Amino acid sequence: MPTSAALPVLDAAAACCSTVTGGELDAGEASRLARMFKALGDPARVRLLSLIAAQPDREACICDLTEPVGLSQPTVSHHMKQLVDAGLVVREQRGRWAFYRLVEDTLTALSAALKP
Amino acid sequence: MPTSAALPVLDAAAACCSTVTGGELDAGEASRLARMFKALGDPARVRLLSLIAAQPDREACICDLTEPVGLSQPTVSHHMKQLVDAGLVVREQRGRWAFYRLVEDTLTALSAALKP
DNA sequence: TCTATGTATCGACCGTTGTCAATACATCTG
DNA sequence: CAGATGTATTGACAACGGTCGATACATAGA
Repeated sequence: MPTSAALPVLDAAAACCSTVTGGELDAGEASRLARMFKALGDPARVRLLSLIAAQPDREACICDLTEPVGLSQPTVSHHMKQLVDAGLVVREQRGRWAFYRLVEDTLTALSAALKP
Repeated sequence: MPTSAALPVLDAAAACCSTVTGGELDAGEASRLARMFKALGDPARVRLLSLIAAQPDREACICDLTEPVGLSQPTVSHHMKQLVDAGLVVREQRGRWAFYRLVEDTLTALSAALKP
């Protein structure tokens, strides 16, 4: 039973229509976008996302990620939490393992927000 | 005489082909992408970009931006420097004014990097 | 129930970052 | 040249963020 995140602070729908280049954004829209971009603003997190995407079934547990990214387990866990909170990734507990998958809708929304 | 930036740390070409979801990124590619996303990771900077895009001729000077964004002139200048260094914006000195324009290639590259 | 294992949280350290006031720099105009 | 004006830099401060070791929590298995 996927518990998922306690509070998925952001969801894709919330930012589905805002674009950076489409005209003046109000403070709220700007904050929502910035919050997601901030989650992408760390090399370790970008790598983590790419590692998940590179897995055969496009999901990974912490144990798959710690070694390739070269960081301690607590640090990886911390980064994954950031990504979950930003809505870029979902967490699913399966047995002892926590599996993470990309949220394609969020990626699509962010991609669209940057289209000139 | 457009002096442009002293050192445009990043250019669009450098990140033109990396995608977050296309497979494992090495440390260098991840860092380049993260550096640009980090520049987008602040609400003030997202708003600044949208304000520039909203101007009639898609360019703005600091004086156009300070009031709508509600920050001091030095702070706005600081944020614009970040955006220039990230390659998201170019600076052109015209008389006493510094005009900023979006770099569409960088936006396009970032947008493409997020496409699922 | 006890143990092993995978993950999350805590506490601490320290470099980074956003912000402003003050000031320096650059450029136009008398 | 002198003053005005737009922008950048400096210095300071508080808040934030990435990192790790130690430890707590959760789940599976014996």
